[in-house]
Amino acid sequence: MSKVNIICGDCKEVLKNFQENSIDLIVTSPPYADRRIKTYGGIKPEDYVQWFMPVSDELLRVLKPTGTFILNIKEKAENGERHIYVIELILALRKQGWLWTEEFIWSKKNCYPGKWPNRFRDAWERCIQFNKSKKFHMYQDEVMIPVGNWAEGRLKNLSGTDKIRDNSKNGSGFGKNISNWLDRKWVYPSNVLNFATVCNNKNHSAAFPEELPEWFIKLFTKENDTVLDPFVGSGTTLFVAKRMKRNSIGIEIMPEYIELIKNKLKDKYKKPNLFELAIEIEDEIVEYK
Amino acid sequence: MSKVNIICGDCKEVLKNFQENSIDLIVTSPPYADRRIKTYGGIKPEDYVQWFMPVSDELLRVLKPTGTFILNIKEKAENGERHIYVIELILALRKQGWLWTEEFIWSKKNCYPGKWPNRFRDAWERCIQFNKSKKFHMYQDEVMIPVGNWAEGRLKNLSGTDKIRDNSKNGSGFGKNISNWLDRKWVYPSNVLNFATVCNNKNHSAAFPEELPEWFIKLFTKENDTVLDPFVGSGTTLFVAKRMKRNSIGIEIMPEYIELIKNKLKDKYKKPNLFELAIEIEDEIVEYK
DNA sequence: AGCTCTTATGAATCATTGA
DNA sequence: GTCAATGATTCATAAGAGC
Repeated sequence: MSKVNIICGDCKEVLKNFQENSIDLIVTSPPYADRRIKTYGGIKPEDYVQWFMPVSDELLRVLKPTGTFILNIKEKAENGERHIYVIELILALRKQGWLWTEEFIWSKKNCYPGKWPNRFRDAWERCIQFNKSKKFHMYQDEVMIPVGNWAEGRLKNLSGTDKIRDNSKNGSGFGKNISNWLDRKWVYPSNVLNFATVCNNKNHSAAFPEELPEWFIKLFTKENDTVLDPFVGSGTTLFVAKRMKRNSIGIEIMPEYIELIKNKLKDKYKKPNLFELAIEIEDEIVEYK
Repeated sequence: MSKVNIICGDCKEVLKNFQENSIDLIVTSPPYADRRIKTYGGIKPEDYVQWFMPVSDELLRVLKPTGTFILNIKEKAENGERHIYVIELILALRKQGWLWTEEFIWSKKNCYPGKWPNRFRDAWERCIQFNKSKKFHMYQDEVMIPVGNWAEGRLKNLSGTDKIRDNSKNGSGFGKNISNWLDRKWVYPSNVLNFATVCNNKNHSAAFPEELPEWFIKLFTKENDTVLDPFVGSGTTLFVAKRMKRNSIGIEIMPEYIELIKNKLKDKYKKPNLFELAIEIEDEIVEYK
């Protein structure tokens, strides 16, 4: 049975007690600069990289060499300009030893239109992929999508050039063999993710939709692997991981959030007519100075 | 009558002859690092920022204080990692005096195919907005979209397999608040642009589709304003600007492209039964050492 | 003309095989 | 050894062919 571990504390301290090379996937949405001021005291944009480095240093230590770190973040706009702390963070993480493998775009589909005098509604966030080594696990078949409608018409009749590898005439090096596509039902997705935003903010600040951690958990882990969210907030990553039979660890500095997560887990996994839980929840409070 | 000015030469030299504060919009897609090797010699990723700085220095000079600079670019992936020259370029441009106002995402419906052990297809490019001052012209009403398109744009094409392909909530999340928008005819777009790439089954492919410069020309200029593309390539920016009654200047180092553009313009604006053109084309070749 | 059907095309990246 | 060539993957769009 997969285990859920909830730890109350500051992740850069809590993580020091973790074993190195023990985590398969880190997926998190850290407090953005100047956001969630109440919960993290509001990190100033210019201090953001400095604030994050001790955390990512521990993350680098606890991640398995085959593991992946997904950072969901977006720079704010202030006084007419986009802040640069996110791109500075990418550079700093590389210097720290991380490989910058890819940047996925989370395109938010159902936000309401809106605008300011100098900009439109911000409808996308970065999901930046970092790795410890070039040989990381990626289970691409798990996130395949149905092939597009084009295949139906295109594959009805194959011409001569469709049956062999036909190289592009202009020397771009692009070639294809259309006959490879007969009976193909599933294709791989791209690096743009279309998920709706979660609109019902009840007791917690910014959260990502379940699809977001779900997609990355599918792609980068298998059952009984361990997923870590060092800024777990309202616990989305934990609920998704549990449903997908992955072990999970969530760290959160605010005790109220911890209580919220525990209550939600208990609600969800309570056995009927019993006081026991159909789930194993570890939880601890780590003291730190 | 709007004027089209085509100049053959290296833009960092050509631009020196331009008056300062004379351009309303710069929209361009410079050669990406290691791409277009045949035409531009392929700038090495590690030299890219250095190569670009003298150009952007001139661009900063010729742009009006109320003007905007849109840079369409995407970093390549190599040996498992994304290159950092684009984000280093953003930092360098800021140091040069540019304001980094916004980053639009061009999400490509029909991106280049590809799937590798460590990554999926790259389906997006950056359109980075820089300004000279915080008081730039932005005609937001010009790019409004019908509310139908907005609602349907996010919900249409989602029948059948597309529902799964999109992972869309498909209508949920539109709850009660959608009624606020129903009686409005037009709404503002977001900072995610969905355009298909251009492909001809002939030669001469354009770097970006017409929709891309069209959208930014609408948003940042009015009739008789002047649009500049310092890497004009096959001329897309010029044709769009002409159609939209904006003056335009295109600079291109390759004489073949210049000829191509001139021929296309002549074809398009030839008066029937006359040798005259219904268009004023200036063109010059700027010699430089 | 105008419609439908067919086919070529693309700012790509990585592993493998061959020279 | 290194360096070059090859194969795999995708789908919207436009040109061309056919009627």
